[in-house]
Amino acid sequence: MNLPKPTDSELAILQELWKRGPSTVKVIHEALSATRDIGYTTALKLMQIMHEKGLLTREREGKTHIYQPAVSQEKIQNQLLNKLVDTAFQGSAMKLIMQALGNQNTSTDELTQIKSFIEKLEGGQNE
Amino acid sequence: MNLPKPTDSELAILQELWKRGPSTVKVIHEALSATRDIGYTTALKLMQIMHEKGLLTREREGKTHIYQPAVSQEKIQNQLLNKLVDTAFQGSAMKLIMQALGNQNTSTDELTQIKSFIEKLEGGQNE
DNA sequence: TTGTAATTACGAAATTATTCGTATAAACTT
DNA sequence: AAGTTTATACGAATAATTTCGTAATTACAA
Repeated sequence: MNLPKPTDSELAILQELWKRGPSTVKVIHEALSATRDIGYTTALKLMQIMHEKGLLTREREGKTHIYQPAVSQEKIQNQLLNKLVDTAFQGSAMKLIMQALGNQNTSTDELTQIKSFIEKLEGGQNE
Repeated sequence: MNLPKPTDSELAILQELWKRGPSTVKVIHEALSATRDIGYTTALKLMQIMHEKGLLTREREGKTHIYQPAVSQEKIQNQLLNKLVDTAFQGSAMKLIMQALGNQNTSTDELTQIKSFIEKLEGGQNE
């Protein structure tokens, strides 16, 4: 039972749900409308498909459905990261990290945070 | 004139070309066949489309074409990284990096390399 | 030059993703 | 209860991607 990979549109919906918590189609449709043109029934259909696929759970509340992600944000992020590492970075997470560090102009502050995170990781491995 | 985003199949072909240098359809088809079932004309068609899109250049050599990437691996990697940062990590490269560090079990050696890379970056910014 | 093998070009089928229109159902209002 | 509003369900159109079959072209060999 492996989690289905969300498409781009599906990921956008998951993002809204992770951010807002359990929501109706109406709310998600409004949120998506802020950034792109999308019909109500399109959003509805997408969410129905995601429910079928097991990406969302839902619960009836009167006449409407309340939807929720069935998978954690972290799991999906990892799934997408793994895929990118495999398909674009020859399976090397380090290459990806270096590239991200080099080109995403990370602030000095963030660099420091990352460094201390690495030190924590190193600590864990040495004991 | 922004570089077209390669599809998954197209990315697989670009990978082979980056790795092997200028190649014929025949060679790429054989390479792809190692990992998945794909017909010769499918590979050919994909490469023709990529040529139209401007992802590949080609040059006639007798009766065959020799194909080459028209874009650098780094540029495409960055394009894909940016997209992932935007769609899955709320635009935060740091989040992506932390997640990659945490879950891709990077070796102690690699962690050290990354740390010294960060120090180099910090050095550059402080002066 | 005729035949054969290798390659390309092209069109179209198959698949997957996205979109929306229309019909149906549920809840509320009068 | 009848009408109105809001939501869902469903089917089908459109678009994007992947696939491959067939025909045309090229080079080479007999």
